[in-house]
Amino acid sequence: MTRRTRRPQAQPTAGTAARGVPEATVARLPLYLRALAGLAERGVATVSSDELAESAGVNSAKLRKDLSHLGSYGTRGVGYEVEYLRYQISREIGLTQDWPVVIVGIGNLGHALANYAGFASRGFRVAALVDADPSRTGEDVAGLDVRHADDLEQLVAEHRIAIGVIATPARVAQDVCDRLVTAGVTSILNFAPTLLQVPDGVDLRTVDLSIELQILAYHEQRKNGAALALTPEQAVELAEAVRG
Amino acid sequence: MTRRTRRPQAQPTAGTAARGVPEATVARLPLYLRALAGLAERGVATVSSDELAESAGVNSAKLRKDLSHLGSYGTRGVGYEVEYLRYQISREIGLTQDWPVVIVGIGNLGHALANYAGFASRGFRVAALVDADPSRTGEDVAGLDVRHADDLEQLVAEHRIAIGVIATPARVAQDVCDRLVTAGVTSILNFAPTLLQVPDGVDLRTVDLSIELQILAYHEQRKNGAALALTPEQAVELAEAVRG
DNA sequence: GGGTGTGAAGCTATTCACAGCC
DNA sequence: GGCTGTGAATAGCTTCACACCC
Repeated sequence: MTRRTRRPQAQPTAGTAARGVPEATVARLPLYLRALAGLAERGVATVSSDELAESAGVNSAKLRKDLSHLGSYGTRGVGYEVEYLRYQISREIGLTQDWPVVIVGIGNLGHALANYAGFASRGFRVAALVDADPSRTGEDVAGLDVRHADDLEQLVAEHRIAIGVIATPARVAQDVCDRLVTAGVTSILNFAPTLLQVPDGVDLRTVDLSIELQILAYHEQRKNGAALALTPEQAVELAEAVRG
Repeated sequence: MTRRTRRPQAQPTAGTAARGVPEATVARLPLYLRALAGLAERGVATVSSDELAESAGVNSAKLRKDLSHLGSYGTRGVGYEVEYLRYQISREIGLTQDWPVVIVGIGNLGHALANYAGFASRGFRVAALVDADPSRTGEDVAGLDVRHADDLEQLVAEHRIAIGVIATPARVAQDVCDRLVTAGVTSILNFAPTLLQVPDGVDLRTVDLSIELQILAYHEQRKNGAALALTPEQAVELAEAVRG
């Protein structure tokens, strides 16, 4: 989904360990962070890879391999220090810095995103809200003035915004995307159910809510479909197996 | 993220071609469907794998391989008939049937989901809305009465709901999840940023909005970080490469 | 000629299993 | 003794390239 930024054969970046954390690992780091936050809250000071993996919902081999890409932050025979590992992962992801974000499109979803506590708690700061509907501008949402879409470029520059969130109808999403890119935004999270084109150097992730449901429906259908295609005896057997 | 349902060595399901479409393929079928819908709307009757792949944002080899898992729906030397392929994929995913859905938690996000047009247009019917806050029950959202959480089991049974959507705070998500499962729901789409436990036979997908942002932040940081670690000359070179 | 369907090759990710260190 | 970190083995996914059919 992410249009991978093409790069010249990456300068062997000096300094800390191997650059080049696998994409699959990057996608799981936030999971580990969430698990570590939970452990920290419960006052746990040290975890083994088994325990942490369980809290994160992955197996421990995968966890250890993932962490090994970041460096050697554990102690053999002991495990990982919760706060230390938490900091290291945060730093790796970049959450130790401030990320001002603009949300474009303040409909129901934009509202939800603007109020989403999970953003603020992870270094993401909703710095600006923008909507094309003049009747919406000036409205107070999550403690911010909704600004008119015309101000987009100015807001991006003013707040040094690098990340834009598109929560508009699909129809205008490409337009908004182009304007964000032109304004200097280099990472875009898109919730409009449409394919967006971005130039190299701009990262794009699209979350299509209906796609997630469709994937569930596929598996759901197979559960039922399988059952219907079976003899009653087989159906009972399957039901028992499924029930575990 | 999906807890894979463990099954007895799957009865070699009689009838149509090989069961067992790879998970990666399943996740892309909705993309093809979306692309085909766009083409159909523009009156296109036939597409080649090259054209369809472009509309869906994948390469054509992948598209052809994906489609080959469903059957042989194209014509050599010609391409695919848009409406026919669209129907076949819809059927494969299960969108030709009705999927009543319950949404639990009618905050900002629940509101957004209840009103999301992308659901209805794909066979998903929001059949019930549920919230634990008594002051919310009775409220009209998207043409439905919000019902109290106490009615959850009854609503699931009444509407034969197989898919539940959790849009509650993380704190209560496991509770809601357990109740959905007990009530008979076998597919769950979770928007609460927490790890949920479900028994075998229940499919779970979790969408964590902040995780998507974190992944973007990681890459964003590397763009800047790399630039900062370089000499000015290298930075210029990198900037040019990035710009393409 | 043109474009699908598909074996084979290549690549990425996951899992295994154990050496090495505490 | 216990648990991390990691090579080696395996599994899964993507891409190539072309036989085959329209």
